[in-house]
Amino acid sequence: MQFDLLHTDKATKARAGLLHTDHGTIETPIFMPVGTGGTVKGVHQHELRDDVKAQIILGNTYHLYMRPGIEVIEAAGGLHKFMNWEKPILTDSGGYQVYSMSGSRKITEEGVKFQSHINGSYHFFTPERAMEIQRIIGADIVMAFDECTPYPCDYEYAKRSMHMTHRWLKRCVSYMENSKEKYGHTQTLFPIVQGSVYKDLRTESAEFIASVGAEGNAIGGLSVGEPDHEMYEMAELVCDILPADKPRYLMGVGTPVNLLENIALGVDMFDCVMPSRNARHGMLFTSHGSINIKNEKWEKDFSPLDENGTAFVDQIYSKAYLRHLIKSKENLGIQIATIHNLAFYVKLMKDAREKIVDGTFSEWKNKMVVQLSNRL
RNA sequence: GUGGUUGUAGCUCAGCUGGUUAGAGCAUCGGUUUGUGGUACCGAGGGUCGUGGGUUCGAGCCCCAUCUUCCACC
Repeated sequence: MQFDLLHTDKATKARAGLLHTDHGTIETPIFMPVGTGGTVKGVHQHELRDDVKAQIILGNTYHLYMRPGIEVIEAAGGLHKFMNWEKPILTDSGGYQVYSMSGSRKITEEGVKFQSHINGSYHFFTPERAMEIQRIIGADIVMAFDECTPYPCDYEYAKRSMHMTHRWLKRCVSYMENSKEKYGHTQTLFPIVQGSVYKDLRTESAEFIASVGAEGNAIGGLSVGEPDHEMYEMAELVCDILPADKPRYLMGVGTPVNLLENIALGVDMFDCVMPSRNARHGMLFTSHGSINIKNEKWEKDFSPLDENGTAFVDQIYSKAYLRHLIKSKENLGIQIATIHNLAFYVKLMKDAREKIVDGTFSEWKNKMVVQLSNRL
């Protein structure tokens, strides 16, 4: 995998680059739609490619391991073939699921014992096991197995957890070095910076991660409930330490405003469930602000979903029609809303990239942040 | 016509032998959602208990009348 850094903004730390993988080249900054269980909920792969214009999507180790089961993915010849997606895939390691489904789990140096959310059965993930599963899934980018600390998190816990994540990283790296790709394409490991919201821990973690010399680096443990200013502070601090010639991936972020602010701090890659999950709940993101399509005010608004939108759904369906579909819990409503939101996020990144390249990112960003914060 | 049955929120219904501000589900209205368990979660508005009398300290509940729903029989 290779990263070409093409432009760095003069007024901010924003960057435009190209990330080359065996399944295609990704233009950064990039937003990666989340497709947890081998599907971006409610959207065809066909629409994902041609309408959303996704260049890379996420899969999830934990969920695919639970369903359909890793032997099915292996028999299918990997996730790309199984779900018929030829572009790049990134898989999260399951570290976040250990955090988000923390009801029943036990974390030790060796790994994590946890209970299935489906049938309660017990399972044990180690860094090695998480890598082995991701080898079988066949993602182009595989994430290190880490512990995502909650917010708030006391200093001592954050420190201990971070050091364990660092030790786990070494085990991930060595497993990857001693195992082969199963399907003939390159799989690149991204390590993850932790350290909660503590500057010294984040600094230590970023320096450690940078020393590993990976082809790309991730920032984890943010967007877990901390105020935006703390997220930005940590992201900036970490970006300044991580190598400039490698892509930086801020995991789990965020709102459209979060994306623009973090791009300005030097982040290149994002993923978030917000556009897809919120679409299912009737919240749409547009260039003029967010709207709750379920609100009564849209009942007889027959204007297009988003007159500035680039997805076909934006022009051919009205707000009133989508409101009707979402309120009626029709599948088509979820499909239309999800395509819209994902296309909006992807387009926002494309616009940001153009502004970075032509040198007008800073002014454009400031204007957009105001617009995007509106509630319509 | 006679006997029985029914009437409580927009809809479908709970309300035990009469006892605080009459509840639920759905619907309506609003909000939340950040490396996706959950088309989910949280909250709000909405009822002169068919109507009119009566008994009682107190009636959605008991009594009378009347209207209404459905059923059976003539």
